[in-house]
Amino acid sequence: MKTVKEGEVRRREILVAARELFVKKGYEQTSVNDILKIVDIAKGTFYYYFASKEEVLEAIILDIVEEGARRAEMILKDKSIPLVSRIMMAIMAQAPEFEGSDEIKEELHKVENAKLERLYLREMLKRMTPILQEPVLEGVDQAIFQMEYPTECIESILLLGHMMFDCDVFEWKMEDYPRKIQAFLCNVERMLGTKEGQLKELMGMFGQLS
Amino acid sequence: MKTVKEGEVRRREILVAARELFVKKGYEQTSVNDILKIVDIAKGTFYYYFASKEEVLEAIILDIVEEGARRAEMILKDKSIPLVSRIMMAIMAQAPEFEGSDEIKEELHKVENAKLERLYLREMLKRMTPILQEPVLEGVDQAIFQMEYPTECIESILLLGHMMFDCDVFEWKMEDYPRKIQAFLCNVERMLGTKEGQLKELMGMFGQLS
DNA sequence: AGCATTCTCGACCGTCGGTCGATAGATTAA
DNA sequence: TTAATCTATCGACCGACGGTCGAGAATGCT
Repeated sequence: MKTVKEGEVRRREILVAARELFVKKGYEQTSVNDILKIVDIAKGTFYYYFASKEEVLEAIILDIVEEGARRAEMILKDKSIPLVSRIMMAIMAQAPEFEGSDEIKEELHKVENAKLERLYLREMLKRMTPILQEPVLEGVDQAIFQMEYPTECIESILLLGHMMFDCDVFEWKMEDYPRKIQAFLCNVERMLGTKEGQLKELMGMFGQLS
Repeated sequence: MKTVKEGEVRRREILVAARELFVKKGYEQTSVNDILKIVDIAKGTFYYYFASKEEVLEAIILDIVEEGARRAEMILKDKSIPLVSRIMMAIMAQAPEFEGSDEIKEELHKVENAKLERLYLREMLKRMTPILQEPVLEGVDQAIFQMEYPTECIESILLLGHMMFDCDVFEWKMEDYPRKIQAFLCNVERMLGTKEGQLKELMGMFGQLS
């Protein structure tokens, strides 16, 4: 049977179904046929909207990065929170797992998703670095921070945060996390050149992540 | 034609050919048939030695990590070099590109190799963290370094070094590198809690990498 | 109504990773 | 010398995959 829908609608349907599958089963483990079955379309229709399976992945990643960027911008606007904390919260808000259920959280960052991960990281860095530039430079101006290479510092912090908490490159056990988080906060403060210990209060928020 | 060889010899042949192909064309882009053509064996022979294409990848990665670990241990033994420099050099010596030609260098860390990259990173961290533990703790003892979380600090530095110079997640241009390297050295010194500026002399060595 | 455009279909294609039974060559036992 | 055994090799074959394509249905426009 043939059900016709407006282009953009169908496109979104494919994107939604594919995202759920990629996250649940992994990109490589998800076949185009799996997506077709869920959206209930034929192969030709899929390839009418996307040139390849990978193009779908890229579109999804851009969506995820964009959502994270919006959360970050929202957080950074809130001048009632101390600058350091605001910056840390914006970084924490990138973790895509925050939007998903616990099950998704567990499945998302396996080795099988190396490609998704890698593309995500690149796009996230590209999008987030400029967003964090402003508040960090503000901190430098106010002499809260002290650093010679602000851009590179932001990149490193974003990278570290992502690798430590969104991937499982270090195969940490549950009980390791509190210590790892403390160490991360400590390193971030050092890189920013701010006085140490201010971020301890943020532990609770990170705690939910483990 | 059937040419019989001793098991271990054939195994190495496959490993060598596969490694070159994975590095040159990327893991996913290399088919088992490509490997067969080079080693000049039939499919059955390949699967007599390895259970899957991925098992070959894992064996190769363990080799690469082991080679890096040996280089690191060699460097760390040389007490004539200042401790900080020795540690940095051991980390730099991990970059697998150092063993290959310039061509290989360019091809190695593309998105297509996300899986290789990811597995490498995990194994490298597992192998290198204990190796660096000793000299870093020595530095802490001698009050050259000052840090609360030595293990985590090493992990972070290894991670940063790898991501910044072995991958191309940041799409840096050639001319960006000197600055990025300076920034990296600066961040490393801060994380180690050592006095800044000691590592500037190492720039030349990093220079070759760009 | 006629026509063009947009959207959908599914049969088909080449390639891939992986399987398996047959068998050749080397090794051992008689 | 021969028979039995073991190890290494072969390549036809398999199902699944990502992707192509021409036919045609639904829709919108004149």
